[in-house]
Amino acid sequence: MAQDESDAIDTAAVTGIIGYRLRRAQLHIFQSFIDRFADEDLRPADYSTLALIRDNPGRKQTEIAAVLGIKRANFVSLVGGLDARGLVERRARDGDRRSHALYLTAAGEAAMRRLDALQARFEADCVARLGGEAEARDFLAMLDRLMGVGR
Amino acid sequence: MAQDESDAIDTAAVTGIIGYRLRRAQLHIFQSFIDRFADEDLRPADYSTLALIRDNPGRKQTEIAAVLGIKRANFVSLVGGLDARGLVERRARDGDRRSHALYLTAAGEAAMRRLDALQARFEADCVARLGGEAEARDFLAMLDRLMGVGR
DNA sequence: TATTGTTATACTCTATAACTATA
DNA sequence: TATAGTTATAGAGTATAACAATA
Repeated sequence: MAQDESDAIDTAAVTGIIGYRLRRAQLHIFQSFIDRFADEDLRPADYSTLALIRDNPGRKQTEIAAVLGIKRANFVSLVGGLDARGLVERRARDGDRRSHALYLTAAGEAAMRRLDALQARFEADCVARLGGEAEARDFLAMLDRLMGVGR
Repeated sequence: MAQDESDAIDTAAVTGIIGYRLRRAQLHIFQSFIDRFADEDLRPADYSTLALIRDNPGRKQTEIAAVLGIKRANFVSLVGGLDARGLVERRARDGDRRSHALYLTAAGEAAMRRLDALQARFEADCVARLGGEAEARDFLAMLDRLMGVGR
């Protein structure tokens, strides 16, 4: 064992930093999400992509990628994975054969019913931890305000 | 130009998700930090490491790495970089020659005076965006509560 | 046997350039 | 010329296994 001569490390300098704490919290929440969705083998970016395609059927890859802040080159393999799993479909667009229109398949719609239920429970846990609906709204508003730093 | 037939994409499904907004905000804040520290060529992890070594001189690499949530194998090159830049020193420890004791060099101390000033200004911008000191405290408390999700 | 620092390695995520087919 | 999807590639960040020196 031997607890050494070491007492606890002084972390005040970093725990006082908003960016540091923001990152630690974000990593924790994403890991929790990944754990919760392990049976579905779904990452956060997969869920976001599926949700956006469901709510915006027929949109181009580039449009969905841009909204998510993902480079279109990197979005290819993400959509490719969902396509290979039969959750998403790339259809030809009449009028412009350069772009693919994205749609959920029937299996994708079915999967989303399960995934939305999982996500709703996960979100409820986050809201509860924050202290309730009102606090969660305040929290999201503060995250929005941080998006203005450095403009 | 041709604005297409496309109206705006419906992002409600993702913008309502705490984890999604948390990630977008974290990426934004880190990018802002990187921009602000561009002249110093310093990443967030570099600053955190320097601050922890300054406040905990003589600690082992493994101890500092653990506090930061960084695997000791990956911490080697991080400390190596700071060492190569002359900001950090690895000294032998009498009693146990397996471990290195970490210290800031004189140059490291001098650099930290500049970096702390930069960081204080950056932090002040974040606090101002959040609405003030009281709101910033509330925000950090909420981030802490999120660390309890999935336990 | 266990610990510390290290190396090697692989996997994910991200960023840029360039190709192709279309327009 | 410009755009959409794609490929290739390189760079971070992160994860595990294994080694040498030391305890």
